[in-house]
Amino acid sequence: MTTDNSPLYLIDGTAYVYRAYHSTNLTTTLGEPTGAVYGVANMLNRIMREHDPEYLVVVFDAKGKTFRHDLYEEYKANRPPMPDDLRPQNEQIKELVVAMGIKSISITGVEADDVIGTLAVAASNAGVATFISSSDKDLTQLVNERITIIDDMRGTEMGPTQVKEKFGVRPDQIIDFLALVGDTSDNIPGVPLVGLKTAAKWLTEYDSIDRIIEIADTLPGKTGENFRNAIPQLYLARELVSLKLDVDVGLDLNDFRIGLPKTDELREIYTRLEFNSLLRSLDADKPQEETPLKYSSIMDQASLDSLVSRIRDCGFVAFDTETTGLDIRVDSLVGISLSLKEREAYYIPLAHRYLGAPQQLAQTDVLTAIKTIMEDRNIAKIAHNIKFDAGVLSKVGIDIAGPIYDTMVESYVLNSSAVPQHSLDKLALKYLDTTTTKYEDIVGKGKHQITFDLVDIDEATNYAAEDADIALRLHNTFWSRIEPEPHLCDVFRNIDMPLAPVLMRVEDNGVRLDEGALRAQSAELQTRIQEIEDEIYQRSGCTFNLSSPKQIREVLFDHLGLTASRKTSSGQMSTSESVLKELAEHHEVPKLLLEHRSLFKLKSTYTDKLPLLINPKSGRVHTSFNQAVASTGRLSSTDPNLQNIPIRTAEGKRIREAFIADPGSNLISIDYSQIELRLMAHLSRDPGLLNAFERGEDVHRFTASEVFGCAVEEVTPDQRRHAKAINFGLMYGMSAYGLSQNLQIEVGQAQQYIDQYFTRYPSVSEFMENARVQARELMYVDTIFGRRVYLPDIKANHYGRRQHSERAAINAPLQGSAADIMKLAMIEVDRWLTDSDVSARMILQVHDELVLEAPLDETDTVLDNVKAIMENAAKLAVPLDADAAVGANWAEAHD
DNA sequence: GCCCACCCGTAC
DNA sequence: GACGTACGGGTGGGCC
Repeated sequence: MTTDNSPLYLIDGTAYVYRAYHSTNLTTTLGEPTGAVYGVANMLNRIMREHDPEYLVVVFDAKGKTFRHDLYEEYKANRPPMPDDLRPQNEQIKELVVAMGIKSISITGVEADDVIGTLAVAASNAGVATFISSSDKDLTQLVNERITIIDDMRGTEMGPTQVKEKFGVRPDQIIDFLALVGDTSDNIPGVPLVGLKTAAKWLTEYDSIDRIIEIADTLPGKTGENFRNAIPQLYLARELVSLKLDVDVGLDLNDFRIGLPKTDELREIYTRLEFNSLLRSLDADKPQEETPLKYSSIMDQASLDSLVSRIRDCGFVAFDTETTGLDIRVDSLVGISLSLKEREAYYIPLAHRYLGAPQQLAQTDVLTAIKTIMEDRNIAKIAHNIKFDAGVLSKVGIDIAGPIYDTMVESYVLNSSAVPQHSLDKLALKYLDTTTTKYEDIVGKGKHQITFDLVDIDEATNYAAEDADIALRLHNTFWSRIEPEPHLCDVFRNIDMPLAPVLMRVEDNGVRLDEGALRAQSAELQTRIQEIEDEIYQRSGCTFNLSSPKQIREVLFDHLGLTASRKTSSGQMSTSESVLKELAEHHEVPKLLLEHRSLFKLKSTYTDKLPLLINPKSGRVHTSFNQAVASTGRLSSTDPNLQNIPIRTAEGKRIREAFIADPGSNLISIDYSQIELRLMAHLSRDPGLLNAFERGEDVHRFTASEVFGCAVEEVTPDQRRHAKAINFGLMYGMSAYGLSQNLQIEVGQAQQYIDQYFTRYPSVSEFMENARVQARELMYVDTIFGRRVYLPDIKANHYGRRQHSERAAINAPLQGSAADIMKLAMIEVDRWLTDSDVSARMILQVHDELVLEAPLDETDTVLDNVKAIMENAAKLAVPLDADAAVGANWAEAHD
């Protein structure tokens, strides 16, 4: 049959697909499921690699019923339908197989197994060795000297001997064996109480079902009785498990000769599905023809001048700065790298000062040249995390002008929920398939770490030039994806990119701290913490580490015999605040622990820590706002995080008192009132909610009157508190259980609240459902300005992950739109501060609050203007309202 | 000594 | 499992 003696490989395609689907959970950046395709690609590659077959065919099940359904109505009746995230992958798998040069077949009315059986027997009869790749035990009935079943994932092979070993029967007995045992997955009943063991025993003894039937009356016990009763069905079962070996395939075995892979098509598929590793292996097969990298250092004036003029002609430049460290206020500039063509970049060393370092260009000459480039409005600037580089340059008197493109921000706008991070290294790997040199590889780490000015210039050149080159290549990739999407383009151009220089200035302004007050508070806290600690030891009769949940567990639950009401996610007894609060009613120790916890937290996180972060030069604290972390579009703040400074407790407020204005200045705090609830009114257009805001009502009070059915004036404080919890909870997608926990009420009661709420605000309910539906349809939700938040888990099989995504689908448009509005306001405030004559400065952003520092005589005008800018930052279906307060410190400026 | 998961608590 | 988005301190275990 075949023209040579090469074996034939038969692949159970449907089994491959399901196996791949269940073992590989993968999606594209845009959230399309691709795990099954990826898995099948790998499985096929593996078989090609390990067996190098000449003849191979992939057999898929065809759609619709088979002859077995006609024989037996219940056949496979309990099979679940194909999962939703698998269905769209089938076409891609077919496409993939074709591109790999592999023949595939599927024939209606029979199963893949029947086709495989027919082909295997035909080949075997023609003397061709056949290997079947499948884990379906039905196929073992085909095994003979020339037909072997292989399981590539497990690396096992099954010939007649292995079948006998595994099942205890010969391959030709497998049909009877399966009929006796039955098959739950195919819904074939078998003989009750007869399993693998009994079936094998009987068949060994009597050889076949026919023989067993002859001696059926002598079979002892319950199994014997069951067998006698099952005899009528056994004929059917045998028919169902028997493979049909005369399927009309209509193809010669020669048709299964593997063709050459169609690399262009494969490349297109792998690119589209983002199979980077497969793309790489595709390229590895062929010698690379990429242009070599051209990285060089600029050591003389002529080269510098020529580079500058080339950049000017070009109209854009990608650049990166190298410094002695990450703190722009402390560390200094060491060198600058520039690129204007992919794979070509230059490094200008400025301050490498190791022993034997070559003569470098004079700093002033370099900076003068760089300044003409950077301050040229006609030259676009591309950099990764440009906020940092612009900050570094501003310290040496260079103020970047002209269009800016930050590859970190581009990546974030394209997909804010990108799984790893938006670091240059990660992005280079993900989008360019390039492994970059790590900073650590150059400067070392730990105590062996050196600063960049001590790095050899040649080494520094390779590293720094690469960063500029990668930034340029990433920008080209990203921009081609952003530009065609008008909304993403808007978000980038109007919100996120113009915000970067604003944040740079806010960070640079910093905030003044009353160091003495913080140190004094630390000391007071220490005294009280010590007292509590002693008392806890005394009352519990032992000493232990109060910061260790593990040891607290031992003391409370083992030693003192208390019981926790909740467990942590890993199954441990929880010692969380809510648990301790319950226990505090029965015992002093948990009560003391609560106080200890809160004071210890304040001290370790804030009063001890903040003074250490005061910059000696400015005497102020300069946080770092990260623009590419929060998936919703919010900013985050680190080193220190100034977005979680305490405010709720009295002791916490004291910390805010240490955030002070310069003498002769005020702090002005302006915050949006209920911005997320207003956005919920806007997005849902719910008449009740719109009405509440239009009338300027206290929205929680208003909700309480609706939910509890009383007049607005009659709402009790408790009712208002409950309504507030409902309002907030709903925006987070909270369940009745969550609300009941929060308010310490029965779940039924909480459910009633929620039901009543949705009766009063039906459009809110619709808004939430719409968010879930959109997420499922598009894999993302968006903000009022079109910022996208992808939710790759929205169709996950894992219940918890899916639920989490559904809650995020509700919350992200609210939180994200609020973030957009605040960002627009900040850009506008920054513009006003620059354009007007005031010397006031923006110093903090805490999601819905802006803090400014203004000379006393500017206070009123700054307050009025900033408030107006914030309230007009967006036009919604309800008014935006901002509250303002003024004081010498942040606590005062907050009521 | 470094790194990381876990637990917990602070903010909006 | 149960409320969305963050950051970070402390513990404790693994690894070098």
